[in-house]
Amino acid sequence: MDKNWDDLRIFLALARGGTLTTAAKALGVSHPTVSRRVQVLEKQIGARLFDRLPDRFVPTSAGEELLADTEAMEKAAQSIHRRSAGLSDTVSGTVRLSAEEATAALIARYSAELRSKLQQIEFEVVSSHTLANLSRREADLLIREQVPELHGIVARKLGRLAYAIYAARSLPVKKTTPAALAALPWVGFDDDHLRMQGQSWLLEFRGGRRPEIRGNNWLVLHEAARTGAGLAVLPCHLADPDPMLRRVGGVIPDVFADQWLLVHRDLRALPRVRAVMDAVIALFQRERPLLEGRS
Amino acid sequence: MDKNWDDLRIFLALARGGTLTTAAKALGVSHPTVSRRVQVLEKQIGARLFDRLPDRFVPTSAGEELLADTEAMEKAAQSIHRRSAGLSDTVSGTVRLSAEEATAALIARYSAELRSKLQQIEFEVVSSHTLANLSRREADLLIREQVPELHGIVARKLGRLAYAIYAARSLPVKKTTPAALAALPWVGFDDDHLRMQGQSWLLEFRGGRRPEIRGNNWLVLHEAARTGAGLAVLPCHLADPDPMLRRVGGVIPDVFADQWLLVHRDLRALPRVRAVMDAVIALFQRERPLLEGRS
DNA sequence: TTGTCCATGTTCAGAATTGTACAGCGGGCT
DNA sequence: AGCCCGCTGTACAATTCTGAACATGGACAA
Repeated sequence: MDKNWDDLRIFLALARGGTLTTAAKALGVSHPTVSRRVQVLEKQIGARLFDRLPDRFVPTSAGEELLADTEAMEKAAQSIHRRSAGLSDTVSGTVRLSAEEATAALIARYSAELRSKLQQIEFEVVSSHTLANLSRREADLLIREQVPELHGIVARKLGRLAYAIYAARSLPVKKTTPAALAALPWVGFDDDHLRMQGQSWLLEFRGGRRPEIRGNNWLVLHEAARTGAGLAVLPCHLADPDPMLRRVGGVIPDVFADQWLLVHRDLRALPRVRAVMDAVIALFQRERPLLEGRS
Repeated sequence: MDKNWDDLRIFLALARGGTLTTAAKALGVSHPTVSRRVQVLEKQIGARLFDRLPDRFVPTSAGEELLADTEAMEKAAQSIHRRSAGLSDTVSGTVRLSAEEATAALIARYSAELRSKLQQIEFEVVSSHTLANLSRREADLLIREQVPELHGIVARKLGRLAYAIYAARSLPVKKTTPAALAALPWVGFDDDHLRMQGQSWLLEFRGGRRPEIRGNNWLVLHEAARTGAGLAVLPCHLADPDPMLRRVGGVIPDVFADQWLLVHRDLRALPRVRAVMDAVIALFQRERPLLEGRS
């Protein structure tokens, strides 16, 4: 077959994963892409390769016939991959990832695990709010809440962070009516950071009263909240794993933060940058329940 | 390597062909595409795969290392191709190709050869000037001189036909000055077909005098010219192979006809249509000297 | 029964890729 | 020496592909 070999890679992933979504995750593409690519392949081959059952895709007998050869292609491709690692010294090196503190903390929490996968790659995780360092190559990758309209930047959506109210287990909260909660002491951002998630919500919730303990980053807020200084709106991924905190009520629907992975177009093809991107994307996919407050 | 397998197919073609142009022809893509795809692969792998000598591309030792595995991928892909032929009944069937008479004659001349390559595919070559039959599915493929701006039609340039003055070997042409030639009898299109190639050139060449023998298609003109009825402007691919004709002077620079292969977007993916397209494209590439009057 | 979660299908805007056309260079032939 | 042909590189317009977003449906748990 002298047509596109890459559609066979998609075919194999769907045969193994059984669903468009699972295949898409394994391939690092979107589920509509998997669907379209398989449809194109079926049209080119002139045979249906999958039966669509209610809950999964199953290879037809035609599809089964092609699996062995496609797996042979995969073996050869993997051999090329391993040989490539030996050919190049760009698979090692340093990748700098910049994220806002709470997200940086999340990444840092999994850094040992990421390193076990990324082997020769060292990466630095730094806290930063600005974009300047992507253009000036002070960071290779950024995680941000909006996509800047800058030339040469490409964005990939990682997911959405959820927020909820948390209290220290040591802080007695007898009544959880809004009025009762509003009357308690709170931890929050200072006036220079009112745009941070949950702060405008909190001001409205408390009828305009500012938090009694104020800081300028999530880690400060987290520390204050967990030691009983007051209630706080915190990102779920930060607070739910903390045994000293407990959630008060559910996820706040109006408070969330999208997370976008930003990279300069030219860097994306570098193997070490690509590897870190893939690892970060996989991490956000796997930890999606935690990020969305559903763990 | 879980990246695009298809870049390896391009890599292999260039390793074998040695030039971007040769690889492009083998792959059915353009030479800038081959260049870009190899550059992307080199960037992803992080190693140079080819040395660029003055007259050819030669694999580096890194490139050599990847060749065996890439050939293994190709073997598996070819096995898939063969199995696909067995799976599908759409590789056989009929493909209708419509072209203007002279081009239809060209295709017909090679039809036995084309059939030997296309095996289970039967194709019909019909003479037609119109587009209606592509939209009404009266033809699957068209060869035309312009690309219509119609929804859903995609075009691929086949090449350019050259034209020259021809005389029958039996027709004495003692002097070849423009004046002497203009004074001789000529074969040409009738007044309804003055837009055909070479006709407005001929009118100007003869100071407005119409051809003495007039017809409404190339085959009529060809037949009249070859039997000595008069001089004619004919497409080189039609006249050069005819032993009864000889060229008078060179290719006429101002007289040419681009040939575009037109197909409906949806049909292009069908294996039998794709196969005929590829065969026609290859035919025009191989016969380019004949078409351009350089054989 | 209702709500939540996961999956697929569809649409559209944006990004990526491709082919055409052209320029320039080198080699070979006349 | 000049011309022609083949090749590569580049620019730009057109085409193709992709992902985000949203709607819908089904399954499962409370």
